[in-house]
Amino acid sequence: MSEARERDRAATKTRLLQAVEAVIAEDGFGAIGVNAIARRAGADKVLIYRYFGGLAGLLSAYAEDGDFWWQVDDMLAEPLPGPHEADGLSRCLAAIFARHAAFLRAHPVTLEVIAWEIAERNELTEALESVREGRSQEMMRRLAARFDLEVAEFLASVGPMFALLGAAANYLAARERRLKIFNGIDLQSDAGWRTLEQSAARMIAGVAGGALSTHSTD
Amino acid sequence: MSEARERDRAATKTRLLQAVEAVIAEDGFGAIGVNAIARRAGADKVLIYRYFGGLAGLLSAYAEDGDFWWQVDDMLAEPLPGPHEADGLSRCLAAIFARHAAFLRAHPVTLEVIAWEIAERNELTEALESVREGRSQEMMRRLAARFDLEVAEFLASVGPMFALLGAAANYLAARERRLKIFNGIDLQSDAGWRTLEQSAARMIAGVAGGALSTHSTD
DNA sequence: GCTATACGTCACCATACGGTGACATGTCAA
DNA sequence: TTGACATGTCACCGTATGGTGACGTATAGC
Repeated sequence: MSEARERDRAATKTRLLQAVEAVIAEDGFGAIGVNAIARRAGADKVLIYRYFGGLAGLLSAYAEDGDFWWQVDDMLAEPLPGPHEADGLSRCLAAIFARHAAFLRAHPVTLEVIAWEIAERNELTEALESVREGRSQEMMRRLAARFDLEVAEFLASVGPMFALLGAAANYLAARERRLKIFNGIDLQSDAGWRTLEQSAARMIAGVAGGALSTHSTD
Repeated sequence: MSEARERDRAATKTRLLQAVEAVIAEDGFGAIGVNAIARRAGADKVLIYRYFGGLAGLLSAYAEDGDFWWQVDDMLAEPLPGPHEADGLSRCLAAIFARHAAFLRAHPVTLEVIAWEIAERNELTEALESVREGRSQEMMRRLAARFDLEVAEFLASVGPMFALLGAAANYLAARERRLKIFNGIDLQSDAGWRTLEQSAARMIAGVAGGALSTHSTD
């Protein structure tokens, strides 16, 4: 006779939050819903309404304590090519692209959320979007400082490039879940991704070798 | 009293196929289903099963006569920088990227399907994937011929670059539906896209100015 | 004219969803 | 001890979905 579960609000809330993660990880964002989450948590769905005000509130809460996105420190962690090395800037940018791609491929829940963002806007996807936008901007500012370049100018040239390469990585990593070949590249193999990283590195070098590395006005 | 609709199988099939398009265009791929389509077509849903064997068959049929993707001829239409102009190859590749992006932004149903591909695999998305893969490969082969470059070598260097830039365009165009800013770029403005195209052009030029334009071994 | 078939309509099923009201029971304060 | 509140359980509602069987009725072939 259903064994009267322990009366512990905090623990139940935690179970619900963990259930969000579990459902996303195992069945994808399409499976998210009060019924599925409550079932997974072994709790009654009415508690989602009582404790979080509904599914939206639960997703918001999940978004707040989850870390779906890389930390700036991790992306800029040493060893990383610096301003005093040959082609330091372009090699540094290429390394960051590779780290970005590696992060995505290692975080399936993040990939699910990225896929979700494209299909729909909700509390979770909005939260991730704003976190990511903030981290990206901060990372670029710190990169500009690292290479002693003027921020506005750096943003103007590197920003669009990172937008393109970041978008490409997001797309390809999300598609890797279900698609093997994209434009002749094997997305589901490390070799395919190495090819992409090398190509990105060459494109970056072409730009950084030009306008960027000149230290411009100074 | 429900006015006994004309008995015309072919016309009904057409109405159902058009309803697929209408539902995708107006409510997105998430709204696709036998009920929604039948409702939109003004037909009974049982006819979807009778005439197409189910939703999957209907989507397959829709995929066959729909043209979701650009034609190679359109992407290579003149005027397009050629082998006898300065920086012909890199300007040509940049122009193709711009055309690709413009196509996407002008075809909302294609964007819906692209978004759909990321979330799910079905008859429709598989059909588009194979069409696109074929067209991309053919376009690259024809580009190699246009610039008198060896195909294998051309594919090895341009393929990954197009994979990255194409993926970026797909992602950003799909996100433009619901997201305004990505990495500081305004996706919902033509100015934002011009910025992206210029950045892509610079990255392409950096690569094409190196290994590519040397005509390599000949 | 008669009959078989094709076409379309309708009613219905089981299932799942989001959401709510009522109730039992444990805990803590007066 | 009594009463208020918090926690959890359960039954239920309306709605929507995918899917099927039964029923008309117009058309075509004999």
